[in-house]
Amino acid sequence: MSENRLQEAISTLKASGVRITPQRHAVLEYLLNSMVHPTADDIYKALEGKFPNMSVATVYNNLRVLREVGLVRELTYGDSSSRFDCNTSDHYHIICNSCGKIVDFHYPSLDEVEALAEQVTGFKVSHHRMELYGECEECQKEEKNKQKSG
Amino acid sequence: MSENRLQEAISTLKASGVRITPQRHAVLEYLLNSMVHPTADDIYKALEGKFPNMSVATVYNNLRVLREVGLVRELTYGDSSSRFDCNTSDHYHIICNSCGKIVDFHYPSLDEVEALAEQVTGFKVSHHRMELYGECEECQKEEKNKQKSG
DNA sequence: TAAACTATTTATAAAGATTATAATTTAAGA
DNA sequence: TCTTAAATTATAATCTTTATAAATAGTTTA
Repeated sequence: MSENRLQEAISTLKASGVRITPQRHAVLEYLLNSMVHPTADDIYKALEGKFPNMSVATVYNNLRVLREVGLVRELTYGDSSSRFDCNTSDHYHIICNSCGKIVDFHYPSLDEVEALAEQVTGFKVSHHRMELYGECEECQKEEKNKQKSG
Repeated sequence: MSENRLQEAISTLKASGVRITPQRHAVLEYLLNSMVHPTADDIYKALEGKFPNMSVATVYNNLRVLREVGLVRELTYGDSSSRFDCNTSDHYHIICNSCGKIVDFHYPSLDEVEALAEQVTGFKVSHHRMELYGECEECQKEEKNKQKSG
């Protein structure tokens, strides 16, 4: 089925000088055939039949490698702490890639996106969430100063 | 300054039958005066001067109570695992509130939102991320079946 | 094909965020 | 003031992810 994508992915890995181990091959193949955006633990459990001695660390290592090569995207939910916000009105957040600062940002509600999503996916949408990422003014200034002095 | 908001919030708590303890009062006050969307640990550290014996659990308990009453929103980043996705093209995700299933969803890039955000906040935006939440078709059906049989 | 080099895997422990438990304390109404 | 249920504290446990060091195994080169 996705044999082509698998071969392409392996070529990409080889071109990046990444070794093709059986475990790595299996993680990649599993991800390519999966439609459900599995967690690291999902993958670990799915492969433990074939690789009874495989360590969780191996799954994480391979996911990191695949991400670095650009073959896999990570949807982070578990890499930092929850944030708490007293502003309970609808708004979005813009987050600085450098210093982590979170700033509120208002924009008219994207009802249109919700409506289209309902049509396409059959979901009954309750709400949505959006975060913008970038570099805040302060960090931009610091960046410029570094370039000057450096 | 935000003395009014504090009094309002306390009224809301009392109306919900929630006790006003010194620790709870402090957490609430800190959140109302904070503009940076603090983590639970931020709050814990900020209050340990005033309450040297306070437990982290107290902070978490109070944040949960404040959330349940609707005074606080939680931006979850740390409540579940990362998800991994082989589809590295731009797309959004729609997530089922009941079963947790994640489905890809395509929509024209929201360049307009990014442009406005740059103007308003001064950030240099690199990318954005959006998730829609709702109930998938399967879970909607199950819900209907329950209502019939129940 | 064998040897060598180094990336990868494994096993284990550690870190960090959050929740659970049980005993003690305390807010708020009678 | 007394009472009672709720809240707090201290502690341990859970869960995800990362770090470390020793063992293993891909890949290149002779």
